[in-house]
Amino acid sequence: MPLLKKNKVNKLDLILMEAAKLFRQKGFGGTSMRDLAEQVGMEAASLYYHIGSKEEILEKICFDVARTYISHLEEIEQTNESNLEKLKELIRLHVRMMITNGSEVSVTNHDWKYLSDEKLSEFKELRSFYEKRVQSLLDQGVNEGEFAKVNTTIALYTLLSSLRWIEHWWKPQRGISAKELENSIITIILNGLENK
Amino acid sequence: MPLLKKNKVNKLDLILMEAAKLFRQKGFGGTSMRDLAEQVGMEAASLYYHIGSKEEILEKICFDVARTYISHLEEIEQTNESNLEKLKELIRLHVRMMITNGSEVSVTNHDWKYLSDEKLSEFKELRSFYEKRVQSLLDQGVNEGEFAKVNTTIALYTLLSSLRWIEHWWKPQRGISAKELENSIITIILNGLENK
DNA sequence: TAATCTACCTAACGTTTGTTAGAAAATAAA
DNA sequence: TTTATTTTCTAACAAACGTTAGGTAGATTA
Repeated sequence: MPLLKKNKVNKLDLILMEAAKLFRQKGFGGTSMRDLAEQVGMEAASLYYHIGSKEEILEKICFDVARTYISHLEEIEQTNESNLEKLKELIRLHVRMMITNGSEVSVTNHDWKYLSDEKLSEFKELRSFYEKRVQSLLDQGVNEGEFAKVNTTIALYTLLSSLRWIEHWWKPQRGISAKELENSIITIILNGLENK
Repeated sequence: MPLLKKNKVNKLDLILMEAAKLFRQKGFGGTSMRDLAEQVGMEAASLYYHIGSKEEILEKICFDVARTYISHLEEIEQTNESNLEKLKELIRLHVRMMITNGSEVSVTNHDWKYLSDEKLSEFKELRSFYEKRVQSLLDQGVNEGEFAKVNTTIALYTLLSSLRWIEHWWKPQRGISAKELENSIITIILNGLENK
């Protein structure tokens, strides 16, 4: 019984994994169930033993990623570190998410607009929840003098956006470790590009 | 004759404009020719009097945007300003492009993967051409001591990526001018978030 | 006025799409 | 070995897709 369930879960996970890879490559709209079936090694109709619909796959991917980000953010919030240290940890979180779950993150960032109306608004809520908490981290940092006096809305989106290229760029072959990447990015974001 | 031609061009422009809006909203794969036709105010088949195919619309949008970025970059390169000033001007370029051509830029950034193989590689070449020139701007700035000693590949993508949220966020109603936005972003990118 | 051209229409085409029904094969339980 | 269960298959569906063919109304030109 436990083995059975595990087996079932594994096939589903495989489907979700291959779907994420394909969606990232060709987009949700550009990927057919037959494409996905071929990648997984079964017929298109057989996929429906494991999943309910194509959109359900997208939902699972998007909400999994969203929830993972949020739960890690909450961990960071609950530490006793300074706001500066929390921000660094947040940057590390984003870098690592993109390195270890690149396809899923990429799909979440780009194909969420294909969610159905209901799920779409649910997703947007999660995202705005996340953004609000990050912004309040920035607000606190500014108020306590750790961060420069900036417009925290603009800083929020500049920050989050600045981390999103990694999903397209990072490959193991480039020979740059997560640690190096994190540190370089942290330096750039905290110190800026100008030489002073 | 001139009026005629102008009239024709205008309808084509309208189609491209409405297509960009729809693609941005629902994605290239999520937008049908019938959707577009309705938005433009004609039947789907009638669109083909003005355009050759759905993909041709996407091509026109993507390559127009790409070429606009490149030609403006070349203008910036040819000035006699410092590298720092050139970088600022580049940031202003990106902000303004997203404010004045938000839909087109958004589509170019997200739906280029729906281009056909041939056009896809052509597009990637343009993009990498652009990135190389921006990186060499950063390289020069670092060498001449204007910019901090950073990994310019990482800086390049962090920079370009950090500007991309504007396409999703900026609306006239928010009551923030292009100028304000440019200045805030320039400050954040050049000085960093940390208070020193 | 007749002829031409522009810009749209209706109708339909062949494909591809996501998905369902039901049979068959593989695996596990008795 | 028989029975039950899980997993995949083949076949097919209706709907939606991008696109083509051919016709038509209105404007422009001769």
